[in-house]
Amino acid sequence: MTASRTARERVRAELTREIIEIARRQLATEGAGGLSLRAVAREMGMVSSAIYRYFPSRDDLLTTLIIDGYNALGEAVERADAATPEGDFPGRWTAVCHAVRDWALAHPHEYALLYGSPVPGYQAPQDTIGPRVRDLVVFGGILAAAQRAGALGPAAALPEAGPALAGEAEASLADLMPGVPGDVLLRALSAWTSLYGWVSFEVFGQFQGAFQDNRLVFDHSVKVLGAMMGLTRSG
Amino acid sequence: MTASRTARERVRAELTREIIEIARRQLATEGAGGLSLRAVAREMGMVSSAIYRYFPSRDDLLTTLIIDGYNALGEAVERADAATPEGDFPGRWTAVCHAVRDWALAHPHEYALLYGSPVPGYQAPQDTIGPRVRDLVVFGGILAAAQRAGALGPAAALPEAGPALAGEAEASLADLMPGVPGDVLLRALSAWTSLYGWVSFEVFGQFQGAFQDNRLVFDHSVKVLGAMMGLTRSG
DNA sequence: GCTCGTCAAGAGCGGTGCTCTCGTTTTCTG
DNA sequence: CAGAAAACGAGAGCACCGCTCTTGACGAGC
Repeated sequence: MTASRTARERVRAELTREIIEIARRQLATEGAGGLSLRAVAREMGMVSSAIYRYFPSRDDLLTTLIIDGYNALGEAVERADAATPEGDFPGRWTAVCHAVRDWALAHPHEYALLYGSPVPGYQAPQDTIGPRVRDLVVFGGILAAAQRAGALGPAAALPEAGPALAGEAEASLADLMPGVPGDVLLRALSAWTSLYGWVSFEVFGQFQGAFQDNRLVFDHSVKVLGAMMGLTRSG
Repeated sequence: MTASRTARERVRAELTREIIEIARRQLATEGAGGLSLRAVAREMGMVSSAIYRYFPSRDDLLTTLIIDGYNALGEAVERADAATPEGDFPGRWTAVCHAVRDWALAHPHEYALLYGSPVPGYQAPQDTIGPRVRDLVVFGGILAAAQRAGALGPAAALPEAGPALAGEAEASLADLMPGVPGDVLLRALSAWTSLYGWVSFEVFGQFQGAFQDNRLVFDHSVKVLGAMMGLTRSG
């Protein structure tokens, strides 16, 4: 890539890359909190203090891993979206969702680093806000394109679950919500995950003042989800 | 409460309570990973090794905090539900959602302990599965009651956002999704949080084999959300 | 009154992030 | 090409961590 002016710079870039690689591997086995510069140094046959020539602190290494993570997730999402026909907006949305899930399941610890509990004492620097929204940008692009194409209308009739799926939902949740048909159970599941997804975003700082009054927006979302489930009053 | 047979047992119960209290306070300032038995001991004027007479390991103290957390959240949800008229099912759902959000915002570190990244190396024992589903039990009760009362129909027309709310949504997300009306943006936000809520549940082990084929259920949820947003194909 | 279990204290083990110094090696400059 | 300057690895050291083991004091029950 770079013409690597001096030999020193070349070996420096190589070692930096190796540190990141080992750190990511260690992240996968020990978790975000268990990331240890000493262990990285040990695995490289270095002495611990030498690592600090490459990353001034553990947090800087963490920042690099976070940025790499957001970029990897973003790329996966972008690839999934690009592989779907442009006018198939429901398909593009579905593809994006599966891309997120597949990536997260393949890299659970990196996902935890991005969307789990914030690392105590760690403050994400400004460099992360670009890569952080790559998935959102894709999502926004789909919606905006659908709007331009006139393919974004009022809420459509929600698709019904097949009998197999409805049966599995009933089998899993029958003791918790007896008598509720599987179709409703599946919509309820979406509402439930939306609730905790919102709360996690807000508590873990993913919103960062996106709205003036989070509570108001949340309240409306909740009511939308209630209607989606089909809840009505009874006399 | 207990007749506290011996003085020794009484002081032991008191000290145990004090340890938990200090640990919870420490959780709020240092985060879940920064929970330190030594620091707890220091704050109590004890020597570190003495703590192990009360909690055999750091993980046991953590388990206690987790169970207490689930119970606190569960109680808050139960209270919110009980305070709403029985037949007002949309209101009960809304109350539950706000209870979850309010509790989480008031106790962010405890929420992180429950729904954030799993603590590395920590395996939750069986004792946690009871308190863990208290909120879900409430939610299930609402749905089941609505079903019995005949108040659980097909998805209702989604409520429209007022102009103020729609305007705020447009202001916040206009650069990301230009041209999309605020009403759709708000529904899209629910879909987005539902996606990440699902993935977080699955990655962080909250599902624990609830379904035979997570991917199938997920795929259906995603399509429901797509329809809720109003996405359709364009020629 | 004596035994036995409970307890706090202390030392110690191996681990962590991070700092500082020291001698070497590489690069840049005169 | 020689010398100054920068970069580097190694090592010692600081304060902290979870956890274990031993020791000596204390109180409850026989």
